[in-house]
Amino acid sequence: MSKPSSKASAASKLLRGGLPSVPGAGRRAQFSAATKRALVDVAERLFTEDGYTGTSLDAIVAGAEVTKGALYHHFNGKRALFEAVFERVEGEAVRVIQAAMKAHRDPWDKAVAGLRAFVDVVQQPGYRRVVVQEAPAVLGYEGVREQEERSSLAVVHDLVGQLLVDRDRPVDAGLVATFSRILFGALAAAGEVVAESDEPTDASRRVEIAFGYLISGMQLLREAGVALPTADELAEPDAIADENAADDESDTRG
Amino acid sequence: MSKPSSKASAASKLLRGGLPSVPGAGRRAQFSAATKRALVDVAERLFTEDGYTGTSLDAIVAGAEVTKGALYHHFNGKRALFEAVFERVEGEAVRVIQAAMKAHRDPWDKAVAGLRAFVDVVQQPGYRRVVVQEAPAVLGYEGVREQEERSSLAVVHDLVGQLLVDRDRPVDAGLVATFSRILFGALAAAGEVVAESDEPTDASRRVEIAFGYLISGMQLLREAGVALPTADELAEPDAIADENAADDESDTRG
DNA sequence: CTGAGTACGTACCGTGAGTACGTACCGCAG
DNA sequence: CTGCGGTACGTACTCACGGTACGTACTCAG
Repeated sequence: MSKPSSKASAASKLLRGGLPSVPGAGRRAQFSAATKRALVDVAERLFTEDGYTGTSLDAIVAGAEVTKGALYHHFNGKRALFEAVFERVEGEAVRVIQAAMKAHRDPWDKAVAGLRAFVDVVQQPGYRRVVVQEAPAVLGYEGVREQEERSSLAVVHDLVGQLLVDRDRPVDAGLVATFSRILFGALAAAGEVVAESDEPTDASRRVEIAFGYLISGMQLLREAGVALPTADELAEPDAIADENAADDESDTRG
Repeated sequence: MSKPSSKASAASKLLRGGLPSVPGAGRRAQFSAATKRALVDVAERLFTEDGYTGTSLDAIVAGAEVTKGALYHHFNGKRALFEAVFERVEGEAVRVIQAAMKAHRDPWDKAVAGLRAFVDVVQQPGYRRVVVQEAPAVLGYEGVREQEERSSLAVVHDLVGQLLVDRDRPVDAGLVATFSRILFGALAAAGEVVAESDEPTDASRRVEIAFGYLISGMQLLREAGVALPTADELAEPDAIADENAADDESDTRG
């Protein structure tokens, strides 16, 4: 605790931080990072192929050509290794999606581009297996949410905020968050549909049409002057009755 | 295979089936069913509390006051036991939801009632943990889908079919299926939002408003004459361009 | 009453996650 | 260059847990 070891580690950090222009600085650290990367690489492959419980640490360390000693030196255990894989896969997915959205400036165009990119991403076996299928059971729903909240869900949240926000109408923030999560779930399901389909092209078109239908409806509502309630309106029950009026109209129709 | 044992089991089945008015018939079989139920009961509790890998078979058999011999007599293994728990939880959920929808006849009212019931169901820890969180990793995404396809997803599918179908307009069946899956994913996410929230009442209202917004948009589209493409229209690219026209309008707006 | 079959109980094995400890190597003070 | 502290591993072991093989008591038809 009170040992000067902390001083030494701080010195090494300063060294690496202070000499970024010398790539040869810290050969030791570079080798270390290489084995760590190798472990994550192999783990990502095996977790994707055989799932979490389906892959043994022995298989991972064998693939990375190291031993369990190395693994437990870099990670606290199997969960931690999986988490590292998860973060990598998730991060890469967000990068791809954001890149696809960057090409557009109109929020609705961004939405469509993001939708397509997301559907593509979910088709990748790594994302499907690690993030969608295994992560909830391994890291728990809470842990997955925390990660997604500052990555893929954040992207959706920003987008939904841009879509729903009205100039002089501060839509309830909680409602925007709820909408984002719902849309996120819808997106994940859409991706699953495409990923499972034996004809991804047709499936993608169906997905885009379905989302286009939903989005068109939202646009129509907006043009018709039907807006989501603000935080103030949410507090008073009148706002909800007002909102439900749209539903009740259909009763007279059928 | 060719042994007369099959004859005996058939006889016992005939016995139980032919004498339903005598509850004492087959005391042996009744005890057997009781222990099986006890195993599923305890397993459901422990799986819900500690997850799949978090609960050992020893804990389950201890809770049911039997031994592993009994467990492996009734189930092929841990997975099979989990599957039995899964089917029970899922079946119960469907029962509740269908009961809630039965009270209404208008499809839109049914939708709202089903939505509320589903949101309630997903709040239950058993459904959350077993069906939503653990099942994909344990049974695989395929297995879960097969189960849901003939239970909760089927309910949504029927409902969506009623909502989207036009009198003389046979909307593409694949599109209805896609829509159902997307909505199902949205519902699951909505349930999660409510389940995680520390103020479920407010969260439920937000969820209902969000879905109400989406549904209202769909109703408006329908009233405006915008319909989903039929199977024929889906085949020719013109139909898609026609459908996307609704999106492109917004480009001129912003 | 008796043999066959069921419904368990008991004892054991293999696998795999995690741990304790040894060690070789690097980088630095002297 | 030379000990020396610390890092980056390797090795050997433990223990929990899923699964299996086999023994046994009880039941029930004939």
